[in-house]
Amino acid sequence: MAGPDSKDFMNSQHFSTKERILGAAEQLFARLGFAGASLRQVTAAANVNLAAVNYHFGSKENLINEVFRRRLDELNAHRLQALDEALKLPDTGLEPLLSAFINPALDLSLDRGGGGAFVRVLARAYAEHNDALRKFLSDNYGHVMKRFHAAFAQRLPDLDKEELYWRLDIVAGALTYAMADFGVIKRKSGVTEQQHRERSAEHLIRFAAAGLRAP
Amino acid sequence: MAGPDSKDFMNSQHFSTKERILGAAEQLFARLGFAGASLRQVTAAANVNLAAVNYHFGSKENLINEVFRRRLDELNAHRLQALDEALKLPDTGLEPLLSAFINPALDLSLDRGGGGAFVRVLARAYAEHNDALRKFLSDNYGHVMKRFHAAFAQRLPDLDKEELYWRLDIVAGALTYAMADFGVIKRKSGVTEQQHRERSAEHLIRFAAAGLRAP
DNA sequence: GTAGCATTCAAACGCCCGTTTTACCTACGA
DNA sequence: TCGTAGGTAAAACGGGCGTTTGAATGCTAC
Repeated sequence: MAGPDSKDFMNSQHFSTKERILGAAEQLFARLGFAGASLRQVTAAANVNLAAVNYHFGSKENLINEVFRRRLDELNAHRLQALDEALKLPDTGLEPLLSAFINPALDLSLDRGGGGAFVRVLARAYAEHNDALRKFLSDNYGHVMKRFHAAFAQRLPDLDKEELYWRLDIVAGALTYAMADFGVIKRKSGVTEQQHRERSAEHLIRFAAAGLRAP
Repeated sequence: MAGPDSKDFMNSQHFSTKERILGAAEQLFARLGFAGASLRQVTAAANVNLAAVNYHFGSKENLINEVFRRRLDELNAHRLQALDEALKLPDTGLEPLLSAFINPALDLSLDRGGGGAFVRVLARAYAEHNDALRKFLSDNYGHVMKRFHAAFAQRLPDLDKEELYWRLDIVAGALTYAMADFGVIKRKSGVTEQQHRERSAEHLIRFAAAGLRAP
């Protein structure tokens, strides 16, 4: 009756125990939260022994960190690459910078294979304000936000440093939340995935630019 | 050494058991999440017996609902009142509608007495996508969003119904997240609380209007 | 004062949690 | 062929969870 759907598909022998745990954890953290999803649920969904989490990751907290690392390494690399290219162009305002930040995440949220779940996990992390997690993210990816911060600061010279800092934080939070919902919303028929992605990005960029340029 | 600070203050005899539980639950749900905060933590913070939660509220899930009801009854009444006044004026665009939605929440997030914590609880609820909670909110406060939806639809006639629906959802989510952070951010010295509130509202309204007007 | 009800309390219920332990596989290089 | 290391397995650890119980209290109305 039920063929292997996309959720169970990766619980097969084609993926290592570590990969299956990470995939199942991502799905369940997105759905139930970090505190709400138990290791017993994760290991059952991954078709793996309960002790495997502590064997491969040491602890639940570290598993959470690795769920982030797996996606953020690539995501932030794409962001920095896009930022570099945006900075090569003549100064054309905030929009190219926002594109560099948003488009890699939107690609992730719309692709197959769990990226959509991860974007929802990210949205949860923002809402959580979890200290340990924030430290991990700051330690590992703080330099990315620093690069973006510097680029925005250069294009918004009248905004003082502190003001810019929390505006970027709010913009990042709002965008993260919005992208988490884009993954859930199905696009209208007659619109290709590519068109949907481009329109979504446009909306978000206008949205964010207006917030940042507020006097 | 430690006088009664604002957190412990309401754990006194001046408040009923129910009120103390609601206050403590709000604080802890904001900090630790619904799954992360236990009834033992809540009752200890409220200086109340563990069994009091189930006696007065029946279950943890119902306690969560009542935490929302206590604030949302008043918040949404203020929103509808502000909406009615905005609709009396000649059509002046989206901004007055957004004001009617944002200002009551911003008042709550900046006031004393736990309102700030509640706005963070709201942000968590948005990120959670919890079905039971969404049903409760939709059952009890769906009519408010319907009123706003109708008002926005009238001012955005070129936007189709479905598109408007999820734009409003995203805007509400982004604003909720942003307001949760406003409560945390301390205003700069030399700026009165009133000024801070008005500037925050302005930024958010521009932000949201741009998102809604996107072509 | 006492009956009756609402509330509070300490204790226990069964269950699930993250983690650890210990034994058992199963390769692969010596 | 054997020894060993890396991985998996089942079971148990102590502890915290939401909820229930039944007795002890406080309070109001007669």
